[in-house]
Amino acid sequence: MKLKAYGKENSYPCAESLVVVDTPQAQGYSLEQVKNKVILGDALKVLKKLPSEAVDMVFIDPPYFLQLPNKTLRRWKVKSLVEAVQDDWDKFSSFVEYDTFMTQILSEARRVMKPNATIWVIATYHSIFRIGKIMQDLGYWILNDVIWVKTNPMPNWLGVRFTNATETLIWAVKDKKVKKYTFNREAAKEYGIGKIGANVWVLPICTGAERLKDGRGKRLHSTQKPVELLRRVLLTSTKEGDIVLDPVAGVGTTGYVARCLKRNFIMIEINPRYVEGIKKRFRDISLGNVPE
Amino acid sequence: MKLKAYGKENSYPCAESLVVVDTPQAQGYSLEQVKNKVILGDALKVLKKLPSEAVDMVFIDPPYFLQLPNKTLRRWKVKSLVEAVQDDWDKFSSFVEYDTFMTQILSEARRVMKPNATIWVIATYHSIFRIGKIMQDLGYWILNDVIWVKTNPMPNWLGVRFTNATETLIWAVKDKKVKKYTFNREAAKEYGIGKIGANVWVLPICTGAERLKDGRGKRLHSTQKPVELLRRVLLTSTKEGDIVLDPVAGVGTTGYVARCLKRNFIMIEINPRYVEGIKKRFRDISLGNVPE
DNA sequence: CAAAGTCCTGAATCATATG
DNA sequence: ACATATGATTCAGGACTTT
Repeated sequence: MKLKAYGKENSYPCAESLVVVDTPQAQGYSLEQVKNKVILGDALKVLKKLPSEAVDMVFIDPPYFLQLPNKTLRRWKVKSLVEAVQDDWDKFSSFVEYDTFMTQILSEARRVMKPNATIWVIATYHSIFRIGKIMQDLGYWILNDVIWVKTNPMPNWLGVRFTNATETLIWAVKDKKVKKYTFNREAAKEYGIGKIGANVWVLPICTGAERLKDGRGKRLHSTQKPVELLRRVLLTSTKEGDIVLDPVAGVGTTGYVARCLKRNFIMIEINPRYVEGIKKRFRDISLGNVPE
Repeated sequence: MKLKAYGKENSYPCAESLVVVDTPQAQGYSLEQVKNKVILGDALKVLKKLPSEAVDMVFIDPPYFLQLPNKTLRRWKVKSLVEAVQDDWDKFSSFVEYDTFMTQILSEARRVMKPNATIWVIATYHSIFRIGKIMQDLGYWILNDVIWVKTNPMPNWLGVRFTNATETLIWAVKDKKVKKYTFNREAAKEYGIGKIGANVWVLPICTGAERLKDGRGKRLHSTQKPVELLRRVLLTSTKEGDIVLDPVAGVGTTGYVARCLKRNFIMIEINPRYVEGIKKRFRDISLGNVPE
C-alpha cells in the first residue's frame, strides 16, 4: 500500500455527511445524490434505484458461500480456536438461492455500468465458477481472470488437500463488442509477475493496523480486503475522476482507496457497524492518516 | 520433467498392441480389455461402455471453447446431441452445446470413478467457470483449484488486457462425503510455491523436443500439456498401480507419464493422428527414451 | 533502544470413531 | 442423518514480551 495523502483541499464530503440512508419511500437516486456517498441499505434494492449507464467501474466482493461446518476447529498446543467465517451474510440454503442472488446483483450492476465500463468480481473456488458462468450467461465478456496469490494464507494443517493460497478475480466488460475500456498497461506490468503484465498478483492478506477492529479489539469484518489489492484494481482499470461502484462495500476498502486515488465512488452497505467502520476510515483520511 | 526410465521389464503392452479400436458393435468393455490401452473412438460413446467404479483418478483436458465462430466444438459434433433449439442467439446456443457436452462427459466420468477417486479438469477462463459450475451441480465436491502459472506464456500482449499466464485445474471428489482419497502431501509441498503445499504451480509450457511434431515439422497437437504438469498431478493424487483415465487424451501425455510412473492408464482419443503420436511416445519408452 | 523470543491469527468447504 | 468425543496439525507475518 503506497497511497499518498491528497490533503483536504478537495470536494469529497466529510465523514459525517458520507452516509445516505435508503428508505422504502426513496423512488430513485440521481448520480449527484449518491456520488461519494455510502448508501445504508440492501444491495439489490438500492442498485435498482441507481440510474442506468452511470458508473465507470464496478467492484463486487460478494459472499463466497463457504459452506463451512458449524463445529469449531480447535488448535492443538495453542488454546485458541479458529474463528471461521460464520457471518449470516454468507449463509445460503442452496446453490439455487446463491445463484439467484448473484444473478440479480450482476444483472443490475450491468445496467448501471456505462457502455465501456468494466467490472471486477472476486471469490474463491467455493463460488467463483458459478459467478463466472452467470456472468457469461448474462452477456458479460470476460477479459481476464486475475489470480491473487496470498503470501500468508491459512495453511492446511491436516495435509488433506493443497493449501488454498489464492483468490480469483474476474475482470469483464458488458459485452463482447466493448473495445474502449480503461486499461493502464504500465500499472499492469508493474504489478503482475515477470514484467509481462501477467494476470498474477502476489500480495499478503489484510492484517495488522490496516485491519479494522471493533470495540473489543476483535476484527470488525471477517473478510476485509487489503488496500493494496484495491489499489491495483483501481490503478489498472480506472482513471482519475472515474466513478466506481461497490454494492457490497463491507468496511469500504473500495471507496477508501478510490478516495485516496482521486476516484469517485458509490458504496452500498446494509450493516450499520460496517458503515461506522467506513466513517472512521474517512475521518482518518481527513486527519491525514492514510496508508503510506 | 524428472522421469526415470523403468526399463522394459514390465507388463505394459508394446506400442503396437496399445490401441483398441472402438466399434458400434462393441457393447461394453471389461477393465482388463482397456487397461493400459488407448481406445480409438468418441469420448462419450466409449465412456458409456466402461464399467462403473473402475478407476482411481480421472484427468480431463477438454476442448477450450475459445468462442471462435465456426470453430467451436466442430471436432466433437455435439450439435447432434442437442438438436435444434439453438437458432436464437449464437453465443447462447454455443454455450448450450458446450454445457451439454461437458455435462455428459463429467457425468459419465463420475460413474466410472471409484468411490474415493479424484478428478482433475484443466481449462482457461474461457470455459473453466462453466465447467466448475457443472461439476458442483453434478455433486462433485471441489477440493482445490490449482493455478498453473506459465513461465513462458503466449506473448499475447496487446496492452488491452493482462497477459493470460495461467490455466486453472479443478481437483474434486465425487461427493462431499468422500474422505479417504489419495493426497501426497510431501509431493504437494515440493511443487507448490512456498513451504505450505500451496495450490500454485509455476512451470513452463510444453516446448522443444518434448513437443510432438507431425510429418511436416508442425506441432501435432495445439495444446499439448507438459510432462511436468502431469507428473505433479499424478504424484500428488495417485499411488503406484492406480488406474488413471483420460477420456480426451490428445497426444497422450497422461498415459505416457502414468506409464513412466508405474501407474496404469485408460485413454480415449478419436483422432488417429494423435493416436499415432501416442504410439510413437510409447515406442520411445521401449527404447529407453524417457524424459529425464 | 535493539535484538531475540513468544503469541496470535488468517474467506478452511481440513479427521475419525462412536452413539 | 446428526451430535459428541478424541486426536493430530501449520506457516507467514505482525504484535507483543522479554532479555
